[in-house]
Amino acid sequence: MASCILTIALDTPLTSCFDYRWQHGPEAPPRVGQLAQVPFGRRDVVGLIVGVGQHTDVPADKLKDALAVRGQLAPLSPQWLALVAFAADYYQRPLGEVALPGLPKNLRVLTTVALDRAIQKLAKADFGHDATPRDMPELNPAQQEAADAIGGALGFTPLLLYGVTGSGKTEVYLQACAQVLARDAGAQILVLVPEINLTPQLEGNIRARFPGVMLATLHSSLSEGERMLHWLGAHEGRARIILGTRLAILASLPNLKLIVIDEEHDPSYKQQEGLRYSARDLAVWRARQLGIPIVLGSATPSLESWHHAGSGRYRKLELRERAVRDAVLPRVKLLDMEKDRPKDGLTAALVAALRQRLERGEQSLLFLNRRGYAPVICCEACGWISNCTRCTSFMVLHKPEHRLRCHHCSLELRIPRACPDCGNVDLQPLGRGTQRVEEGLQALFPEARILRIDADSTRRKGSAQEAFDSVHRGEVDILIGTQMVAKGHDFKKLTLVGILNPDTALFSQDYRASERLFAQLMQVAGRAGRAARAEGGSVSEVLVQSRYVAHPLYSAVVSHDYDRFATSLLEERRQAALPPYLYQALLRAEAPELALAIEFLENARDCIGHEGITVNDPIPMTMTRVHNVDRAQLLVECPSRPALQAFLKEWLAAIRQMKSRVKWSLEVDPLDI
DNA sequence: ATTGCACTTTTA
DNA sequence: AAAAGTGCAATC
Repeated sequence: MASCILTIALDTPLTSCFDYRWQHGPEAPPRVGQLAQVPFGRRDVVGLIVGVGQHTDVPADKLKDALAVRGQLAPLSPQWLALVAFAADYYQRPLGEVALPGLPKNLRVLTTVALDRAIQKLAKADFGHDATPRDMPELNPAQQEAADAIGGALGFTPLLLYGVTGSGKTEVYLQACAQVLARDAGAQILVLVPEINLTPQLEGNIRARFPGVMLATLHSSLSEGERMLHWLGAHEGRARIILGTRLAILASLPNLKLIVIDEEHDPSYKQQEGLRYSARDLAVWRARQLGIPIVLGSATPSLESWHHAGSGRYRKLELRERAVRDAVLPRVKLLDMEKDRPKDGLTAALVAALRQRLERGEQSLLFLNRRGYAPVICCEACGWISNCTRCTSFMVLHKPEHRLRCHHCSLELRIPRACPDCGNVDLQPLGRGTQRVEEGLQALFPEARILRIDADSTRRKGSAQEAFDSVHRGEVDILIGTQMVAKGHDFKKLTLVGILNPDTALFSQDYRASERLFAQLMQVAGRAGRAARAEGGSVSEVLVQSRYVAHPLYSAVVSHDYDRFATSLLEERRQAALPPYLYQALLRAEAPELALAIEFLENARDCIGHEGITVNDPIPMTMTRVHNVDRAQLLVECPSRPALQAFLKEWLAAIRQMKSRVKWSLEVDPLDI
């Protein structure tokens, strides 16, 4: 009997790994990267073997035997282990807390039936061997140049594919994929999209183009069985194209040769809870580690990527024209709400444009990023307003449901008949959400077929798809929606986009708000005029209602000039010493009382010295209270990423030493401050 | 995180 | 006096 010591990473908040003894016969000892079942405390758990050796500092009376090794599964590669080790280190989390949640749940349970079943199923699956791609459309010269640049790139090559919506970025990805797959019989390609449900066409496109190739999807709405199967397909190298959301960046991809990130600026690449990683940043790291090309595609690149393209770190590929022949960029016009006072939220000019589309039998889309009927109701007699009792926010009026609803803690109340403070029965809705606009439109155009799409109208599973389908079938004249309608869908008969109330983002405290607003406006505007202009049909129009028509952001939107806008934003960021010229981390604390959270952050601030690092004062979060918990945060800044990293490591060790009972978390590279 | 253990406070 | 709540230490 031989024995060895296994060092195992477990999914716990503890920073260290744990050693176990493994007794074995003549067969080889387990290998790093395999999964092992071990006793931990009074339960059994599955962990990741990160070391195999002969020695341990753990006293013999504490050392336990590992129970089993998952021998059916090929070990995770050193490259994958390096990826999770990097992510754990960079985001200041224990290795096990990064590595294990990155694996399918069925690999982390004590039974192996699901794993064995998936292995069998995959062995039987046949994807054919006809890897000849089908129906590759002719590319325009700019597309061809981009596809060749990606397909022909050698070594680590980050490429920023900058092209307006409708310029045919997807076709460039597909043909670059075809080149890579043709060159390397075993190559794997990872394609990341912001939300898989918004791009159902992409999956279909890929399947149709590459009929002999196994495509695996990885996203949060897969069942555990599917997730296991698809993950395993990727891990065994059989899946050649892996299409997924941010969580797919942690997939095991032993033969990865190309990464594509579509809509790279999209905030959903940032995980907003647990391990708050940026899938885009990890993807770039992964590409560098493997020495492969990575494509970041967007019509409105993030300023981080724009900055890198400007400095030459990323190569910029530009698509200037819409790919569909005769499709032209929509004409963007500003409607001055100071001059043309809106009635029911709609200016006379917008109403006229809607009427014109109705007469021509064309579709219109109204975009308002605020669901519900009215964001707040108030009593005109005493000034009472519908505050949430658990949050620093308003209860939103939802008229069809006859409810007041808090969008932050989901508290629901019946609409009060009278003011709870003074008894006045005249409670007024203030402001306007999608429901109220829908109501106003119905009154204005009683004959029109109007459809509202927002989180409330699509609560049933599948109902969003149904709604979009009916728009595609031409059963809707006017579509009103929140950001749900902004992404992904090509509406072929749509010739008018109205944007109702974008101004709030202009003067936001959050310096990223304008960057996001621009991206969002371009994205919604891109819904119009995606098909070729019909004979005699109208040029698509985008009408933006604003009270600040002179704002430079809007001039840039009108001239479709992201170049100049992004470059000037970047210059502002440089002068104000903001990201990407500065690196940030955010320490958050939550407690039943604000003072406790602040006190914790003050102690944290003072618990070690911080030369060369800006450690700001703790401040309550903008939305201080959510679900009866008060939240505060402390911003740490440094122009040097390594210096910030080194500081954070020491700092977190000191904070853990404080043993405070306050709940806290650290976010590296926060998006929302 | 999760669990056990010692110790306090609540409660029937 | 059992049950429920609280603080603290340990997990190979």
